Amino acid sequence: MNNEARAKKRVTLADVAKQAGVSQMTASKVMRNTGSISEATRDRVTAAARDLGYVPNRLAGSLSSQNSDIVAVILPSINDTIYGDVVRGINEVLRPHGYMTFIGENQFDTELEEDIIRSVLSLQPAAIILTGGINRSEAAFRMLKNWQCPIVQIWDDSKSGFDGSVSPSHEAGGALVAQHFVDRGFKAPAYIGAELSKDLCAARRFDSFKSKLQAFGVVPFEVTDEALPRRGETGQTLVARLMETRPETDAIYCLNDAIALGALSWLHDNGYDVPNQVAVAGFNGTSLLQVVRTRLTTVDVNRERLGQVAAKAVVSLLNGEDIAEQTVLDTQLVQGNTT
Amino acid sequence: MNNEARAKKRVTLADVAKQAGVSQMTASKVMRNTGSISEATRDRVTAAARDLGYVPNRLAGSLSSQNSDIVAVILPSINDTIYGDVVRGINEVLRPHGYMTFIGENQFDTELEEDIIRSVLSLQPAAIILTGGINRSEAAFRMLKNWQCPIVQIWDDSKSGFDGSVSPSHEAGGALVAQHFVDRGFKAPAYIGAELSKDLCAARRFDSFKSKLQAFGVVPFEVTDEALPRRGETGQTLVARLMETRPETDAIYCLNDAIALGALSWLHDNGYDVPNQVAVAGFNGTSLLQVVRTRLTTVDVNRERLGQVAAKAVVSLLNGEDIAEQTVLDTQLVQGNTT
DNA sequence: CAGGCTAAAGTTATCGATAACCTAAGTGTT
DNA sequence: AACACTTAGGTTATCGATAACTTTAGCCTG
Repeated sequence: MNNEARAKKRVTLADVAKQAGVSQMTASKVMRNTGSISEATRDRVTAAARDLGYVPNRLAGSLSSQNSDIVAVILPSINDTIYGDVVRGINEVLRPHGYMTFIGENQFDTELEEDIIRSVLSLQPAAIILTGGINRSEAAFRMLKNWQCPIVQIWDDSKSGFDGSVSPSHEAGGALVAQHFVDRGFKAPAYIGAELSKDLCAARRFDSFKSKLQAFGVVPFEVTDEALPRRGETGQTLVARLMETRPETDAIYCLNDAIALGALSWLHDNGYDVPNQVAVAGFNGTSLLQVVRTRLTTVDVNRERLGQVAAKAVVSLLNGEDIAEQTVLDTQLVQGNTT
Repeated sequence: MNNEARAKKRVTLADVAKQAGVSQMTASKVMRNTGSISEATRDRVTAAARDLGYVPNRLAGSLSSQNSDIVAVILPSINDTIYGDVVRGINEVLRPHGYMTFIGENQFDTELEEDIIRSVLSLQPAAIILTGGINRSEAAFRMLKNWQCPIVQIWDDSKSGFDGSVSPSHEAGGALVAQHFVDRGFKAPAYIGAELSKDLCAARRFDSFKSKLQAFGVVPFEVTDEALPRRGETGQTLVARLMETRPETDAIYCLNDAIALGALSWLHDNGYDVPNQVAVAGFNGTSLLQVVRTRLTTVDVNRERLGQVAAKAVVSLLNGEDIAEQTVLDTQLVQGNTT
């Protein structure tokens, strides 16, 4: 073997062992801090590992030991700020326990999710945290159910069928806004949303909003569009349609905060007085909203805590402890200056 | 082996092969679409795989074939909206090529980054995309340099020492704002920022801003704080300090858009007229800003494109093609209604 | 000082898949 | 009919680490 070939080869445990003058197994024990090893040997091995720049090959390690420290997290989109907070919460809890998080995005797409799940399972994760409220394929569900690892579903508060579930109550979310609209005496409320057939949790909030209003004898007007993305610009489009079709609208509940912001900007640009002429409410409590001078009325979900609770559930399950099958986190209406 | 034990065991390629009545190698070839396989055999194997719910074990596969389809992406924080866009861009390009992205967060922390890098390398990724502009430890740098896989650095436009680099020009970013301030005739410009010792790119923008102004004989006032986080709330705190210390300030350049938004909200709450009394500019072109009624003047970076370009570079490298050592993406000043 | 015990190491088989090579049967060519 | 070639499939060794077990030497105890 010439120098060039040797240079290309990665340093393995065998190299470390040879350099330290011990068996591979001893080196392995030193790296993992198990077994009984004399201090002198331990030092020789760690020194050798450092000298050679040894980085363990976890593929081999996990394959052999049949356990992994990867926790897979499957989200609709990392781009959505709400999940950023969730992931932060998850990491805060998981990292100190030595787990790494692997994130997959499903873009609310059924087929893509099945694909992602297959990819993620193929990495043999220790546990899985997955976002619900998506149309999951039967095949994907079965694959997960048959997989022998802890699975916790988040965000979705309907019964999950997995080991645990951590979420806000979407029903409460919708109802809170309905109640608020009634309390403030709005007569012609409306709802705007997009892709409701994909985002089942948003659909649940909407349903709850509707039925709560109906209990007060009010039927909200609705403008939804399955083809538009769940982004701020869509809020502008939808609210434009809404106000054109039904100018007397005096309160608008929006699918989420991003859409609410879009709606607000359109209303402002078109000379509407918010909240005196039209009120606006959203869902999520996105952090940016706390510093922008328009303080959107919204239903606040503590997303970081949601991540923490889910991660703690995972850790408990991995330690063989029992967990609550379902945890529903508090949600509360935060009144800003838009209603 | 009783039923219970069998139920716990995961389905392996050997099981699929047995069920299909072929050798393991043949089954493997079918799963990977290589080798020459008769249609009949192919069908039997795929049917068996489907029936048994076979999910390949990629740890074993990668270990054996010595290649992986994981591309590791190391970011300061997923929570920061700017990286969400970058990741989206990366995924858009990488997924069609069959690569999965693995995201690690370093929180701008030197030691944590070293840890994360070690963890990530231990998964034997096919390639690495890492964010620069952080104080990287010598050990981490060496580990990466010695690793035999394509590495592309993003966000940081200083020379990286890796295979490629894709970034905006931070120097241009700072200079653009300085020029803009001069053009608009501001006499008492200031800068606010936090954690500049950690975020080296922000520091570079600031330096460039300063020296460009100095070329016009203006010395900006500065309020920075190493202890505060790079968030919106910090913008409020810093601008409060700034206006108290130097009330005649007529233009403020902020470390990023989040801090700029915080500054804006404080200024508004405290009765300042933006932009007539004080102007505000940021850096990034965060998407939310496009729909909020305050349109922040900012330097726009196409983050999704940045991700795409970096991912394309990775794909090229993985295909053995050469790439440009450094790609500097266009940045431009987008004037909103705050300056 | 034999038997039992512990500490510190080493041996062997294995995880699940694949690279590299090999075999056997069928095809075509001259 | 003999040879080269292709097609479909199988055999064997290996990736890097670890579980489970074994060995060896030193030590204590009665």
